[in-house]
Amino acid sequence: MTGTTENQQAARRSDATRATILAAARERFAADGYEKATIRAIARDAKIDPSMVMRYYGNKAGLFAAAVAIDPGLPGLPVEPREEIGRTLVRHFLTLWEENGELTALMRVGATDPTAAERMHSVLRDQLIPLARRVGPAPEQAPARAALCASTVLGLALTRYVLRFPESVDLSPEQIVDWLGPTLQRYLTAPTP
Amino acid sequence: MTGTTENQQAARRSDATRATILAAARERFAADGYEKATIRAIARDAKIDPSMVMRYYGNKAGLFAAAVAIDPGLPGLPVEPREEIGRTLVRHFLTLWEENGELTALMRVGATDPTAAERMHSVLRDQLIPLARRVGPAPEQAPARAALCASTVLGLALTRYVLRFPESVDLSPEQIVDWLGPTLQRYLTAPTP
DNA sequence: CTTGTTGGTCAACGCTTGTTGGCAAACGTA
DNA sequence: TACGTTTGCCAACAAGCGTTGACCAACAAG
Repeated sequence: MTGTTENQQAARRSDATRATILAAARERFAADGYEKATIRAIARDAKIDPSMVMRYYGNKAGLFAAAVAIDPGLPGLPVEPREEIGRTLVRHFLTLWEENGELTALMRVGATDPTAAERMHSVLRDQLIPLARRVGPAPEQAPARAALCASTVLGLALTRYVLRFPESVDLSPEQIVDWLGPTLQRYLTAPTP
Repeated sequence: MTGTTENQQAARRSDATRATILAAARERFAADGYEKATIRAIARDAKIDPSMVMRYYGNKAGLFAAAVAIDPGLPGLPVEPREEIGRTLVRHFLTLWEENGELTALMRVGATDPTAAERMHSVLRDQLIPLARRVGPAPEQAPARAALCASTVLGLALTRYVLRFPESVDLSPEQIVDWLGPTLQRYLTAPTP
């Protein structure tokens, strides 16, 4: 035992610095994308030396990986009532996005970096498609239906949080749920058009 | 008169080189985004010296601007029959995207560059909103309705052409029109939910 | 007090980038 | 033939990048 924390891993004196770096990294990545968010700029924001970033996160790729680690947690989502699943999903993603700036970072970087793109794809593959399989009419259509849902949600995120079109930013959360909810509902549960 | 072309501007010997540069630039920008698409790499693709790019396009920003000059041409779109406007729009954008690789470039760069983002916004502002005003029920709702359409179309473009999710790439054009058509139709013409 | 470990700074490295200016060949015109 | 313009290549510049290793201060354990 070392002191302040009572189990698992000792609390190190550098944890505060680590957290500061990570916070600065998330902001910079979200604002500028991968290339323009330089280690030097992140270090300047965190008020430490660039070499500390290397010591704690190995290299720039490692820092980015640590900065965008996030789980959308779709499996834990209540699937009932089934005729509300569309609205439930929209609400879920909306709060997820409003709370975590790292999602914007992931999206900005994913536009050019295959690794980040694959990270986004894994959410579709491991969480959205299984969900579509559970609530949809024909299991073999689940990939297509889930892909349509992904494009809907990511499209809103793109115009609202990345490109920041004023007309999209001005939409209220209720408006978004009211408009996109039925769309997802149809993509997931409606018979093939 | 100088020869081969009979009016307006003389055909210069360098026009071929200019075009080669532009083609290479479009490919690189679409594939790699702004920062990773270096002038040196573009010049290598075009098999000329990097300094030529500067001479003909001023600087990197000028080259990009020239590479992504494009007009979606929404004003010329037939708006009748009104109950088909959704499907018409989807079909229009789909062919536009399949034919012009520079749209992918614009999107990749827009994720991090405000100038490119504004270029995309101008399409929403100058073309989509007026169209929504013409076909929609309440003119003051046109911005919101058009923004939803933009997010729908750009969402598909993102997952299909930028991130290249297999489940989105595998959708056939007919499937896309059948699923997204009714969505846009509702966003544009349905009463407020 | 001594010793080993941790947290942090500093200066430099090798490399790539956008950009510039000088020079040589090809060309059109007279 | 001679001459100005166009087209192109070459070599170099300054700046910025990620990354490294030497070095110092603070701390904890014996």
